[in-house]
Amino acid sequence: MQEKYLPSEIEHAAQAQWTASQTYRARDDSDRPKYYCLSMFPYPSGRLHMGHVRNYTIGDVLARYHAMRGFNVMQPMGWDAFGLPAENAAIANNVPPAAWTYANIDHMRTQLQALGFAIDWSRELATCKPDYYRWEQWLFTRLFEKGVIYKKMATVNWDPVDQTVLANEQVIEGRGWRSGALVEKRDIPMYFFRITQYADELLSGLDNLPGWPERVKTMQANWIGKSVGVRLAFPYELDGSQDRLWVFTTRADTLMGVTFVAVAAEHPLATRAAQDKPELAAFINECKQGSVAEADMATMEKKGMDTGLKVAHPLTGEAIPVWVGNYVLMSYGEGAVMAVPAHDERDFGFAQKYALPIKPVIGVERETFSLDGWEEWYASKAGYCVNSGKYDGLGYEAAVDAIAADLAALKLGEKKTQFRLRDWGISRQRYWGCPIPIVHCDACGDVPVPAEQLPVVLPEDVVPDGAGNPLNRRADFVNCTCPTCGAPARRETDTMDTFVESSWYYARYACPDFDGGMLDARANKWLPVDQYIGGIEHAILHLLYARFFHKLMRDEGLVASDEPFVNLLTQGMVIANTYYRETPDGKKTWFNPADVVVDDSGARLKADGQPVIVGGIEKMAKSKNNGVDPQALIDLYGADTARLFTMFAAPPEQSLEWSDAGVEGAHRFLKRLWKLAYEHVQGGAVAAFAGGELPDAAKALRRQLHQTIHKVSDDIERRKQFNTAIAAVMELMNALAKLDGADAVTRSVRQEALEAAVAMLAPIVPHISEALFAELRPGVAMVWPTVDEGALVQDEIELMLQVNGKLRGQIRVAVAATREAVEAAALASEAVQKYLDGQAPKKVVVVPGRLVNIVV
RNA sequence: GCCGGGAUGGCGGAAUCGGUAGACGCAGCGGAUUCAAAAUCCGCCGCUGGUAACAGUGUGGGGGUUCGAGUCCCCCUCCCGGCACCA
Repeated sequence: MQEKYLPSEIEHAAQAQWTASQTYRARDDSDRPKYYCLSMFPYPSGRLHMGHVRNYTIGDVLARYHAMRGFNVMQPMGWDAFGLPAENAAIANNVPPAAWTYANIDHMRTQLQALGFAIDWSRELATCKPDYYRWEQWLFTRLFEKGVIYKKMATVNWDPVDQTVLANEQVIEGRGWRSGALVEKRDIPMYFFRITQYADELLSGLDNLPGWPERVKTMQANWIGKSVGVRLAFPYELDGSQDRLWVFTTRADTLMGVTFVAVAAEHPLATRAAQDKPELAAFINECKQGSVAEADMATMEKKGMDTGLKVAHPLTGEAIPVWVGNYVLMSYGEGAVMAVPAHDERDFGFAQKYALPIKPVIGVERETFSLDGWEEWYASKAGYCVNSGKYDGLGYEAAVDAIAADLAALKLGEKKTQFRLRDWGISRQRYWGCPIPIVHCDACGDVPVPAEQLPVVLPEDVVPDGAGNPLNRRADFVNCTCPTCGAPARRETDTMDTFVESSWYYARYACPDFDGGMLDARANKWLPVDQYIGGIEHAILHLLYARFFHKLMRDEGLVASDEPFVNLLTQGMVIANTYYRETPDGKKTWFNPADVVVDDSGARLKADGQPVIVGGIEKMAKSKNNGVDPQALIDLYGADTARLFTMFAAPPEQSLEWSDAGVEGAHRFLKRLWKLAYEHVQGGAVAAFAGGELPDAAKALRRQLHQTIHKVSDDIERRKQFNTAIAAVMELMNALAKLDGADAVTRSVRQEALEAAVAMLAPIVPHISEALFAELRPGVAMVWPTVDEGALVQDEIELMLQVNGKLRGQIRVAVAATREAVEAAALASEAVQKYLDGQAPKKVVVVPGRLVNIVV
């Protein structure tokens, strides 16, 4: 055995051996129980960052633990390879996104392999390869024919200078990231998945996911946002014809308090009114500036303008003015809202600003309405109707029922369940994505590409320039014939949202080589995924889309289960400071934390010593260049230290501000472990302790050993809290280092403890563990250690003594002592007597096995 | 703005079901070893007062429930994530 711990040597040897013997190949035909352990696949941005290391180490610990427990484990890996950063890199470096992406994949695969993850690389896939996306196109055509996918207009960010659609990320303070031009909203046709058809099932299905974190289920439920309300109409007459303005409200009980209605700038009524009113046309134009992001819409100043039009109140017939509001979203609900300033905060602010009437119609006992105190009760459903004619005195539910019934009788409304969730628009005016398999024919319309003509292959030699979708300029791609009539036709050049690819990759891993269809029978052998691991930032969008897609595939007969992921672990983000400099035209250049020094005088760039601006702590991301590269860590200390430190730094669900202070300690621990094993092995072979009498010190160590096995198993399997598992093994090793004695029986306990400790660390630090176990037990396979209940038995325990809840001492009592005996021993103790001062205690609380609290 | 989460020593964190606050590790300090340094080993280490024993105090801030609160309830501050075209 080597005296020194040489990580690079043992890690290379172990990895070479794993590759040679295909150790981590998942068997499709095994009769052992399956464990499908999946980590969210990475976007191939160039290099791994610490967030990846954290994610994939968590997955690897769980995969390796279950393998040691006898499961047939599948842990695959692939690449979420389409996306915007490749186009940005193309623009910056004049390389095709395909070449850039493939080079990144090669580099990152090497990095992942150097970390020693137990991945079945034979199942590797990349979403940008035609043999993957052809099946996505195939499903698209099926769903299009079924009507689950349809086409409608939708609003996007438009850069009028670059003549291109911008992602929300590319809109910075209302301006295009490259041109600096004011961004406008523009309506274009897009394809949509009818996810709202599945809203109820996506919501109720959350109840069948006990293995998901509550916070994720709450976020998804709120996102879907089921609300029961009333859809109702305000009749009006315009240009000689009768029409109705529809709105949706969850507060129909306040209908009598409506003092105006507000419509979106894009609403037909607004467009019509603007024809006669130039200042309104100008205002509508102003509303079209800015991004479509909801956060921007919600934080901007609320503005409006009177259209001059009036609609009739559906119950009273009173004339109600119609306003255009920049905060009303055309894409949500009816594109119009009724406004009740007395009982809605936003309406109240709007009414105050434009001096619109405020009419309170909800009363609360012992409260009279005043503008000062309105916040306390404006939204309360606990009040009753006032100033509401025949509805006076009714509570929330009774009022809604009565008003809905009256509206229904007038055919001006009905109760309706509405979802906040909107249909999923998937058209992207981008090159580097999966082509939408549609052909536009003048005679036949939008024709889905027949299965035998799939895939529609994306040309890989294109270099985008930031001005529109370059596919539009590729005649060889665009020009085609109509599959139905054979006439010359145009191919759709929009590509799909990359969330589509990431919504079904987990299923394709079961059968990545199948070329006869999207999935084969192996999918149902492996699905659902037993453990899914990924960042909390995916709590809503990705995880909701994947759940939706699973149901789509189920309804196509491709999978048998209802939900894709049984257990979900949402890893906290690895966050780091961001640093930037601003050019005179307001553009930001971001600097990596590794290139910046921070001291009392502020932050400066290492390269030129000049100051940089501190941009705040954010998740590691390519766009802000704050990802910390783990390679230096691996080069310096080895993969095991990087893995150990990442798992030791914080529990997995907690966000972690990156700092490598402390990594030395993780490395020191591995060196100490190696030294302990080395010194023991030098003493000659000895069998692990198998029974018999032990000296007290060895007995105490064995007790600690088996307590540790119990704790570590629980920490990994149930709690998924690896930092405390590692701490427990560290404590055990500290105790083992202090255990003296070279006699056979003590050495046998030491053998037992070392074997178990090395096995318990194996999921976390697999290379050193395999090397050490091979020295401790040559030729024997490492298995997870089992708890010897007999070793845990104790005769006496220590109880804490409290007086009035304050700690005042301890007593030792027999484990079997009765409550009365414990109470008597506590009262008799010196520590308690001192505080009792001769008086009788008011109360004595005994918590068995823990403490005695005496109240005086 | 809305939804979800978080805040504990100089630092990362522990305390699993309301019961010893600070496990484990980092940094720091003292010592051993060494010609010296690195490495290693031993010890100390929340704050205040005290030579000490010990006492008081302490889990972002304010209030409450309880024999007992880091943990439960109410209010507030700040930080992180998401907000539908970053992935």
